[in-house]
Amino acid sequence: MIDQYMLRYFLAVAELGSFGRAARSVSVTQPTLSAGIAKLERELGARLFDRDRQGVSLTPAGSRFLVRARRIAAEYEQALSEIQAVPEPRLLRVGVLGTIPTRAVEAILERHGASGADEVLELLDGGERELAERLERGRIDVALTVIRPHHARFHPEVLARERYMMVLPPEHPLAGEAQVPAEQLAQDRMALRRHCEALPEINRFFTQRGVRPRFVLKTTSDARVLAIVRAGAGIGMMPEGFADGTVRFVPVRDFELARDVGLLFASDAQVAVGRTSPFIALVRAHYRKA
Amino acid sequence: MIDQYMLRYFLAVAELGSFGRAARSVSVTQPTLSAGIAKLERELGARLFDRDRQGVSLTPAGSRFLVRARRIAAEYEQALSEIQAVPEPRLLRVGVLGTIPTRAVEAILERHGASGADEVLELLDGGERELAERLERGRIDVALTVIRPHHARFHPEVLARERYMMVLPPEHPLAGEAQVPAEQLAQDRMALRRHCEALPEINRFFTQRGVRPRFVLKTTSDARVLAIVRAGAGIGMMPEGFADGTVRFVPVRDFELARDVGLLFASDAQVAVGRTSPFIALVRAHYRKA
DNA sequence: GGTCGATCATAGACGCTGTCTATGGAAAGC
DNA sequence: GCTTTCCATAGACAGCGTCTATGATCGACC
Repeated sequence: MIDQYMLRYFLAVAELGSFGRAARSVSVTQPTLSAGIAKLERELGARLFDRDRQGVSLTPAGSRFLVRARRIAAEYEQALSEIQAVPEPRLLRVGVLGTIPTRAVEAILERHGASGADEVLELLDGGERELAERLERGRIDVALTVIRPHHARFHPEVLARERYMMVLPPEHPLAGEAQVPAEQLAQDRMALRRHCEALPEINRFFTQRGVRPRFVLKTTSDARVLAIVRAGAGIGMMPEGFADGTVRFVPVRDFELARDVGLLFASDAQVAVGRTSPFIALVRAHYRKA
Repeated sequence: MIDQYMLRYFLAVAELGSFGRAARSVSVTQPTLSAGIAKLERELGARLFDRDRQGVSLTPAGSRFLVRARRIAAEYEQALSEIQAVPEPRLLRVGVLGTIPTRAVEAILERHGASGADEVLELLDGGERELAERLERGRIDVALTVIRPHHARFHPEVLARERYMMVLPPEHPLAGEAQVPAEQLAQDRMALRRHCEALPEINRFFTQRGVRPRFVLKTTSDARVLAIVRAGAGIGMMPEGFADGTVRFVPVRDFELARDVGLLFASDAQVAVGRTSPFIALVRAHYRKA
């Protein structure tokens, strides 16, 4: 069985001349890609690449196979675009992760309305698992959410990497720092976002450093967290995407956790739709700017 | 992701006009095939078949896709045959299941030698698991063994279905019957093949009928079982492939257990080799005759 | 010449998904 | 009616593609 993923890996390596770079370009780890190429070579019964230092190069057999592989990939593309010749009435069902800043969604929707596109939207809020399930069942066409490794089947498109940062009121003594050590936050009281996907890791990080902050609020409302911080009643921990100028976002030293925000598509067909949808274009534009 | 298996299912349904028949032709169950087509239709965002009574038929979108699907399948074929243009020195490493009758292997090897083919063979005996593992690692090219559902990845090719039958000496009172009920064998003494892959099921069958035969021999040698039977010292239970004219093979009533004997290939490449190898041609011929 | 960095291969664990068996529902035939 | 013949659905299992962690090998650089 020569599965599609092997062709993808092969084309990437042939183009980039390196297993590592190819792995990054197809969003898998290097061992995964090595295994994929190894399996392809076993299936074909021929070595496709010469592994030298300073880059891998195609063997003669590899060159011949490259021609075929390109053609197969092209046929897949054509089959897809051909069958979606009639794009149907433009209804796009969009799942939006609850922890995507409301402000961002609002701004995109506003522009979408102003653009006068005849695209009808159905928006649906939900958690990570809920959105994945609805994508799976074809109940939504696309989701704006956090991208995880096991989302590979949904044709993930990462739009932005958002670090988790400390949220401080502008008048906080550390608000001007480039970064703050966890220990200096022991006195502050925290607004705790109970719905945060990174909550367990954040807790672990602080307890490992012996810091056990008191909380002033437990909530599932991001707006309320920002309100508390603005009022100077506490501090918070949020993805930088929530930055809005009224509060200060400061990285915590040695805390590298981030989330990848992006699009997931229900199917190949929806990926194709995504290339023409005005709404999705606006989503991309929003994150390119930010 | 439009994986290869979906294309295989689609082409089968398009050709045969029925999910059930298509499922049989690609060796999966009907629900599996239904799920595959459903997924393909989701991925493409279009219905490919109209499900009516008296047969399914292609939708317009399905017809268009059929053209592409055929082309992709053809490209796969060409890529494979092209890369194996140079077949290398003809060394074929063959794994043979221990419970394949020695007589059969012997006959095939004899004919192979007589044919004067310049194909060098390496034979290796082993159990089911051992052979599968060696195929997996590419240590053997092909295996003649029992085919199981989970061997799908080895491109299985079933050559014969062998029922398990009672082996009786020609002078046994039941040797002439078309079939014998288990209960009438309670008095006989059995030669028990300890290496038999079906031993647990055979035991279960007899004990469920309250028959608990005494054994006269426990062995891992099929030749010795046949010797015991020939000598009239006991009876045995073996796949019908062992029939050789010196003993009688009689089906046991209500005992339907059978094994599928056939070929497994290490990879796509070896399937291609299998199309030209004289040895494999002889194996196929042997089972077609029998 | 050791140490570091870069690159591809290997080992073990995890979890998605394609497969199975068992069952449901709906149309056609007797 | 009852049976037969389709395809669809539900739940369970297991294979394999993926990950992290580690090893092996070579070149570069004081």
